[in-house]
Amino acid sequence: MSASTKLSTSVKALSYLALEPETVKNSTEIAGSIGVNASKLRSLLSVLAKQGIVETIKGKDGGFRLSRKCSEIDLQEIYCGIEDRKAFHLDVHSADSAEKNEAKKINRFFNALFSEIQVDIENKMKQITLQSIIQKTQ
Amino acid sequence: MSASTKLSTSVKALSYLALEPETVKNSTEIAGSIGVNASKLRSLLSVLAKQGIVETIKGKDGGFRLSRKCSEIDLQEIYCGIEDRKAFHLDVHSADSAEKNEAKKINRFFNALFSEIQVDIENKMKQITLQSIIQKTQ
DNA sequence: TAAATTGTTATAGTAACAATAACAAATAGA
DNA sequence: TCTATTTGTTATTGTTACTATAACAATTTA
Repeated sequence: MSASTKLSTSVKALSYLALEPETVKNSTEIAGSIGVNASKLRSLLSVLAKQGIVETIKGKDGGFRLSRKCSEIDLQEIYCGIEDRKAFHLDVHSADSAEKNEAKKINRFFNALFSEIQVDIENKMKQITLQSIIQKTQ
Repeated sequence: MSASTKLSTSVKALSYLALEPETVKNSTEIAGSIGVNASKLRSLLSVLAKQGIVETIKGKDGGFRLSRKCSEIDLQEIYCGIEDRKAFHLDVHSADSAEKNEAKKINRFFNALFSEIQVDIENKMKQITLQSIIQKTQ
């Protein structure tokens, strides 16, 4: 699952939970409502649980629910939780010891540039709350 | 080869050509100097040739050379040439007709957001010339 | 104790990627 | 004209990554 698909799937799941914030929904129901595999969705939601975005209830009648108001959940923390790699993959040619010094400097240049882009993207995502997405898409 | 690796490899090759802008260098020499496969490099440079960034000379004593001054070559055109996909892959969950209307709206939201990010990235790259990279890394 | 649910691992099939080789087309120069 | 060389593109082969799902231990409620 690509970074962007994970992100949109997560937002769909969280939006579904936001419909009835008090009610616990299990992975089968949520997955059915957004058309993804329940097992895959559980692994996404388990990460969001560690981030403190959703609450997990195990066992009979268990499931998930939002642990915060949707105005207090932003895209950046969702994105950073579910995606270990960064948006703009920083895999410039690996620091091959045979590489010339100038090539290494170019690698460093791109690592710095990509980090800068990454920060820009995360700042942009930080401005976007789950609530604002729901308002725009309801 | 990932987008970012293609980009840094291209810049390394162009920087190498910029050392002696008048001299034609063949793919074996360029590839050797930056530690990549000559065949792979040729396919990168052939795209840059179509973009009008390098000039190609086929046959005996052929090779490549810059077709413009390095102050007139920017990262955005290199990036857009070599990479058909965009930096922030826009593969939100494919428009499954079974998807609920709300899910589709969320897909549209993310497509718009990712396009916006893409424009930001390209604007940033447009500011960066090959010359400025060479100055910083020499 | 039984039923249900998460969280994680395993599995198997498919697709993508990497690195290289191969070769037709083109060209320069003898 | 012939030969050597070089690009541009396709093919190949092995490997890695991904996808979608199943399975099941651990946990929890009643």
